[in-house]
Amino acid sequence: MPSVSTPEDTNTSHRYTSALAGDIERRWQDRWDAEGTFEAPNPTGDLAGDVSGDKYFIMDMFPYPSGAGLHVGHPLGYIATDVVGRYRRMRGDNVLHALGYDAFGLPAEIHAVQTGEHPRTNTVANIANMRRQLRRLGLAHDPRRSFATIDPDFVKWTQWIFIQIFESWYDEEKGRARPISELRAEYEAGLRTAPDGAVWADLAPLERRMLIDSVRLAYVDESPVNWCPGLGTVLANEEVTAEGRSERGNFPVFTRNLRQWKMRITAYSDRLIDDLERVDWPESVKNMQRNWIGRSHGARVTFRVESAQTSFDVFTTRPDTLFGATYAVLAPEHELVDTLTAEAWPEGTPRAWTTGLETPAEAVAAYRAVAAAKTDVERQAGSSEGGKDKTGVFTGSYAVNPVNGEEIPVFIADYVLTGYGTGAIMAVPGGDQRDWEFAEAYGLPIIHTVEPPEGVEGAYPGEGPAVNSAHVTDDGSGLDINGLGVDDAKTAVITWLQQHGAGEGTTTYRLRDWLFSRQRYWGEPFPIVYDESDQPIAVPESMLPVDLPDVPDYSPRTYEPEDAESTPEPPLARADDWVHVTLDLGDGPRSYRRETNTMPNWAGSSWYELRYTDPHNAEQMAGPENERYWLGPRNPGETGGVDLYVGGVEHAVLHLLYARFWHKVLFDLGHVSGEEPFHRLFNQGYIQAYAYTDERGTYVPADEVEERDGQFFLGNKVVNREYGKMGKSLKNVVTPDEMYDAYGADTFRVYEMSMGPLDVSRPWETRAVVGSQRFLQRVWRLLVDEDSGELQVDDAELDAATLHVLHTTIDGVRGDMEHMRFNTAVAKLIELTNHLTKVGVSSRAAVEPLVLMLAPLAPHLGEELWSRLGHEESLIRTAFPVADPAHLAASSVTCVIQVLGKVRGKIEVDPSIGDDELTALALAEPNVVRSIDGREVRKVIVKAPKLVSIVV
RNA sequence: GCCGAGUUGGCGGAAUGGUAGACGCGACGGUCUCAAAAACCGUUGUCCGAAAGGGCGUGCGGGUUCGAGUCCCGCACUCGGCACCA
Repeated sequence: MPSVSTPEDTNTSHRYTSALAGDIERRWQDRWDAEGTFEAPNPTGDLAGDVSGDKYFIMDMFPYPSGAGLHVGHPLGYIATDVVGRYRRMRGDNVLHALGYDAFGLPAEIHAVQTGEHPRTNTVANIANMRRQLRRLGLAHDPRRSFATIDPDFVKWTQWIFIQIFESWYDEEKGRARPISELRAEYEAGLRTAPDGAVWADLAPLERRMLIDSVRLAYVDESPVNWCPGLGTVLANEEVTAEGRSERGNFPVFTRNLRQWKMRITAYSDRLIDDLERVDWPESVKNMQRNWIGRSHGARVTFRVESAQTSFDVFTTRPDTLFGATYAVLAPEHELVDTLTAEAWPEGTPRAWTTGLETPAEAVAAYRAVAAAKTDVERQAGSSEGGKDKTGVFTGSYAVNPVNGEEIPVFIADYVLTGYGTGAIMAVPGGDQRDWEFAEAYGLPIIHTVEPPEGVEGAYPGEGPAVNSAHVTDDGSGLDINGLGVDDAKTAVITWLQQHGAGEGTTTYRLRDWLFSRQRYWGEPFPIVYDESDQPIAVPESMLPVDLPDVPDYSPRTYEPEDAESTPEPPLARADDWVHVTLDLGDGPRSYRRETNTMPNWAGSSWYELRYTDPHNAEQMAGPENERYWLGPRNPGETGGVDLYVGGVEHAVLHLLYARFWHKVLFDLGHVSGEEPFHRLFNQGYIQAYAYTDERGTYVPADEVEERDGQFFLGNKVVNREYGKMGKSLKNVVTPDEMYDAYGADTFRVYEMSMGPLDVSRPWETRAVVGSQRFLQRVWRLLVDEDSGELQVDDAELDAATLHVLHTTIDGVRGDMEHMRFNTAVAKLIELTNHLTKVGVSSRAAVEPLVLMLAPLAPHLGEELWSRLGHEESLIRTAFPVADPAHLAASSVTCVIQVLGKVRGKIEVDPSIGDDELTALALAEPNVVRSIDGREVRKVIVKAPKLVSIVV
């Protein structure tokens, strides 16, 4: 493809070239800045102003300021939200639209490690560069509301929110978070006893603290976490791929027991799922979140093991199949495995169950050793597809199936996972594929408890009447569910279990608590210190923000990516002077030790929507009146939240889940007025690009590749085409700066908006951009004489045809704007422009609406033409044109005549034509007569005035 | 395996159950020019035909309907998410 170029040598000196566009664009950008055109007033505070009209809060997923700069894909969403914002202003709304920077993160830290330069220096420089690139796009942002998450007064409130979360607990009874102070008060008043029955008054001070600490929404806990030696930090579940690698960097991740900070997001599982019904989000994202939280309803069933005088609970979603449970399986790591391991193999134990070893203890130990040596990925490997090689070993114990008293063998097997449900299952080979495979391998009985349909072999997990599911006892306490459907059978079994103390209905979740600490330098420090008892204490608000110390070395200790045995070591731990502090926390100066982990870079993005509403507030994260105005629910029962949030789908379960969680905690604690941060979410697609490799597989510069006869050449060498991301290493990056230079920002904006629907990904094609430039040039030419530069607009009245085209365009473009169908809006504006050009109309009555409709898409050109039309004020608050219904009806319409569903003729008719008259005209049309060919007309369907369908 | 989205000219894409392919790119032809570029005008799904007109066409196979890209049933493929989750 040829490199970007545009003709600058023209015969006419006032043509809309990229140079002229550039002049116009820079001039208007300066004027907008100088006049504060896009400043959005607040109800109160330093940004207070007139807040008449509806409010409309638009947000983009804010960017990480990468040093690589922008490519043409990055601004797609920003342009779209800008068009929406400009359109809403023309509708009279008070529009809040600003852009901040998500500026903590790994690349700056890596850069710092490599160069020794403080990450802040590099980050600030990157932000400046990005601001410059984006300013040139002409985005209608309120510059007063921009911030970066690394700004000390932003960090202060991030830390403040952390403290609110730390200082609260989840009251299951009330279904909301409450301050720890209230819990402590209830304990002190004797209104509450500890879960283990302990009485507050009897507890030692440290015991009291540990009791409280154990229920905090932000807590320190030793548990299995994702340790990524290659990154030198632990990661949240959401940051680990299904393949067990880090989402960032693709390094291996290992499970390690480590003491780390977590957030009790699981307390909100139900609300996070249920409230998805109340927001206007893409169904796909809602589904991903539901999937990730993974709520499943079922039952907990208790199985007695008489020989060991104990019992274990299993979780099942299919209590109706309990009669088909022919064995039970514990995860190898289950805490009862040792207890359940028998002294000796029972009489007649099959050899396959013992792995040939002398005692259950040996067999169990051997199996556990093998399982422990495998990574999670290895344990799953080879099992999912076709589900072969299920392995396990018999514990030597039997458990009692509560519904029928049958003794069933208890196995351990690594196809049962520790982290889900109770870590133990009842195995129903008749209804579960995995259990079926295990039963086949170990010769265990198989009982179908749901009648499988004719011809179904193997495990049958579907609907059907229960069979083999009855146990009749003399005293009438037995259970009989034969014949019941799955749902009724479930209910019946759960009721029976509850009555007999053998289980209950329950719900489990896949979601785990959010691992919140990272062993990095470039993140928010925790506002936490430890005293001599090693329990965490929140730093008082007056001491916020806790700043990062300067350190000689920014890197965490990193390791070989495969070094699973390594241990995380945060860089802040090396800043001795910072770690050890003397503070007065109310009982005189004492020594404390600071928390040396930092927050993940999701912290800032979990609440930044709030800061846009009141960005300079020094007293609060956001003043309540401003927060409520922009984010509060407008009607009772609504969730509130940003009116339109646009960004990529990659944050479906990361940022969007975390932000919802924080917002709900803040709502519970009374700090925000709405239950959801983002009312409407829109996922824009990606702009992708072709990349080319030569015969060695090396990427070659995409802009030097030419297409000939369906093949791609670099010079005279054939190269291979790939399709995917735009990136430096792929040598296919096209930058906005190149587009500004070659076409101007308005052309670039119009092209991006006209490429296709906003939510669909599509390939970038530089050579097609010229089409948008030609369009803007035609608009320019309608109003401006290219030779003289003079305005050439008259006040002539519009002819009927032009009025019709104009008003259908207005009507259509308005609808398209409302629904963010910018591609079709542009197409309609092109059609109007082409019509005006063709009929030679440059009347003010036509071109003024055209300019106004074009302005959200090509704002600089819009302003320039509007100003040349004699208007002194910016058009930003000029009303968007409204169609006159009188001109929407055409003076004549084309009526299509179908014979047997095929189009056989077209006639021009009056729009008000009656059915009878139209039928007569249709039946007289020569080609229609020929098609009917003398056959009997059996039926005529008339949809006047557009269609007549004749059945013969 | 489960869940979700999708499949329309050479390309990006349009189409409240009613003229499939709007608009744009590219290609072809023309105007202007010594020439070229730019700009402008025209043609452009495909096959048959001199034309009029006709056949075939929205991943594949069925169905509903006067009429299906659109609705229903089944299938294939592509992309995304989840996955030994009980």
